[in-house]
Amino acid sequence: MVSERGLEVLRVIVHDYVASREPVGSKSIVERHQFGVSAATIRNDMALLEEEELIAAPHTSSGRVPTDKGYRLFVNQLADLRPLSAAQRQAIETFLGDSTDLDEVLGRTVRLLSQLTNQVALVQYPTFSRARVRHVELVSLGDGRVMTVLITDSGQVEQRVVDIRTTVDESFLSELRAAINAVIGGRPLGEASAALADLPARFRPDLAAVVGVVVASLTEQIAAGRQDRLVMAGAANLVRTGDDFSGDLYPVLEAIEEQVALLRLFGEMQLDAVDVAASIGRENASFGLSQASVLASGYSTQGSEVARLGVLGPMRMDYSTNMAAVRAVARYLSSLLAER
Amino acid sequence: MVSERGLEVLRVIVHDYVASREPVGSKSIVERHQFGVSAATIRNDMALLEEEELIAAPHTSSGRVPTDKGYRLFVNQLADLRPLSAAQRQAIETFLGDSTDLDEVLGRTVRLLSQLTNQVALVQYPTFSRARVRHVELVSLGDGRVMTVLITDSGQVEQRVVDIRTTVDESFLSELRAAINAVIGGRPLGEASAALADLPARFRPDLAAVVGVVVASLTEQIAAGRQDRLVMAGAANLVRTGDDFSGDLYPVLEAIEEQVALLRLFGEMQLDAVDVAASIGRENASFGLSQASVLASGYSTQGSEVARLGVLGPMRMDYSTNMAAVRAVARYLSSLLAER
DNA sequence: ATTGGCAGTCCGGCACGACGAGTGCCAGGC
DNA sequence: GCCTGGCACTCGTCGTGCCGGACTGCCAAT
Repeated sequence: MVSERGLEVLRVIVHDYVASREPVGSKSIVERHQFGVSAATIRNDMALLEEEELIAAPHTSSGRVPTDKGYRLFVNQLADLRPLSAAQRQAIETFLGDSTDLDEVLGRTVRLLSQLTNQVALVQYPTFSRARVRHVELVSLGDGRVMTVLITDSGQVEQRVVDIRTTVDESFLSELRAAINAVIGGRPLGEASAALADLPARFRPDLAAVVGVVVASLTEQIAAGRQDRLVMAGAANLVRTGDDFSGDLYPVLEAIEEQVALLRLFGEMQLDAVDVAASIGRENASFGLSQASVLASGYSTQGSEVARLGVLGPMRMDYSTNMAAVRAVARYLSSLLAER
Repeated sequence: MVSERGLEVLRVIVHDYVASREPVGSKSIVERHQFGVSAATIRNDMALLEEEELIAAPHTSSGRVPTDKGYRLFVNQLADLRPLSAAQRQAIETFLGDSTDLDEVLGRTVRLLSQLTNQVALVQYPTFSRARVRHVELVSLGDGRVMTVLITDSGQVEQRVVDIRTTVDESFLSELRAAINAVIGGRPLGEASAALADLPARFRPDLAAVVGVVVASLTEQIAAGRQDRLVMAGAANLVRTGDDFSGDLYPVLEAIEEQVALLRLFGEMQLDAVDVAASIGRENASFGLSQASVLASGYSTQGSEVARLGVLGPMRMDYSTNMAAVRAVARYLSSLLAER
């Protein structure tokens, strides 16, 4: 069983190792922190910690380094996050100040988060499926081609060009536009496809084919829009972190570019909109990120729906500060999106 | 003056160094290539090459390595690019097969190019300013807010939400839409802003303010749209290339993320739509990329306008193959975009 | 102009030893 | 029962010296 002081020792080991990047020994602990006991006593505690696999020695008789499990316990113990500095709060305000476009807001958010934490920042686009259709627009492009634009109440816009192979007049387009909006306007995307299914049958046979093509395109568009997307910033920070990724940051860069793995990871982390969750080291093994840690939190757009944002970095990172930054940015983003 | 054989020697030095990543010496040259002369002769040629600063020795009495100048001469000599393999041509066809959306096409293109070359691939969005306005759409979102959608003939779509603070009815919106399209429909973006300027004055005074807000938003949108954008893929290849960036690939990753530097670089490279240009090593110094080389070519969208695409990698790359890949992809992309 | 030979230079790897940091353990003190 | 000081031991690191290998540069001969 690990004693109370043992936990304190773990805490300072994590802290010092994060700061110095070097294995920390019993002697340096007693001289850098007031423990009121001797180095030998600390050594005993460290022996226990090692037994519990919370810390490990890179080689016999050298300082100790936290294991994934150690970081995990450290993070769990982390009751109150270090609040941000005034300058940082300021930065959030000015950086996200006023923006209208969703793309713009998320783009700024991800850059901000990356700057605050000096890590790779990730922001997921609001998941589409719970959003509602606000409007569907049809625009004739000439040459028998029509552009369909799908606008949701979360402010997202998806457009697509569909080839209908015949020319249609503007009045038919208006009619079709009205019909489509009547059927799916205001409905959640999840239900929209089904609702569209019987639309072609309501038109004259010679037009049904065209309607069918447009509906098929919209259906596809809805499905495609539901695929989650991710914006990312700060990849350069990965290499700046020194040799934390022990030479093979290839899988990390790959995962970032793939996005799929990261989205799955975001999905599997248990998140509500208030807390910041962490996934540490081997907990990410199935995503090829067993050297990395991911901190994430949810943020809410207008409705109750929740998307995610967070940072990715080496296990050896400043969890306290970074989790505080993630939380602050998530909250600010939520409030910003709520008032739109 | 460098002899004919001297140039040949430079060629094999570049080739062997690219392949083996090791400085190449006179002895290994004569045994790997049929020169019909002895190593000592090659050494004399190499001394000349070194005098011209086309090659350099990392340390006294070791093999030679091409300098930027050497690569440059090598590339200039490169008359005929190595044609792509059948498999590669196949890959281009299937990868870019059928796609409608511009985003989709460029996304696939950049991934393809990255795979073909094993380098970081970059594709610039078609520059907007020469594109023409195809259609402007106004969509009421309720709550006194209107979404403006700008569609160009290059297939790009930019949307933006504008807060008009009053409720307007659909008929006014139709009227405004018609007026806007009448004024700027079919005109190049460069002229559109000016053409819009006197639009508010043509409406009833109580509506002019609203028109003014919408027009201002559109003007901004046009300006924002003209900012060039870049899509990128294959950043993971940077680290895979070994230690070519001698530990400091931070500036490279940074430049990739910033985009601005790369766009400037693309802009400064002299490109027409047929040839592939190269910018090597210190030629990129002002962009923080003095360790890297960039290969780029132009591609054309419908009109005559030209955007750019290319790859970025270490100086030590296979110029012949990669330039062929860039050229092939640029050509295929041009033809694909022409037939839309 | 080309060649073979030879001396000189430098890198990389390896073994060796000194040093220092840190541990584990034990006997003794509170 | 917990803490402490001391001591032996283990390793990693760093500097040194040494050797082999791979080149080059130069020169005299062809």
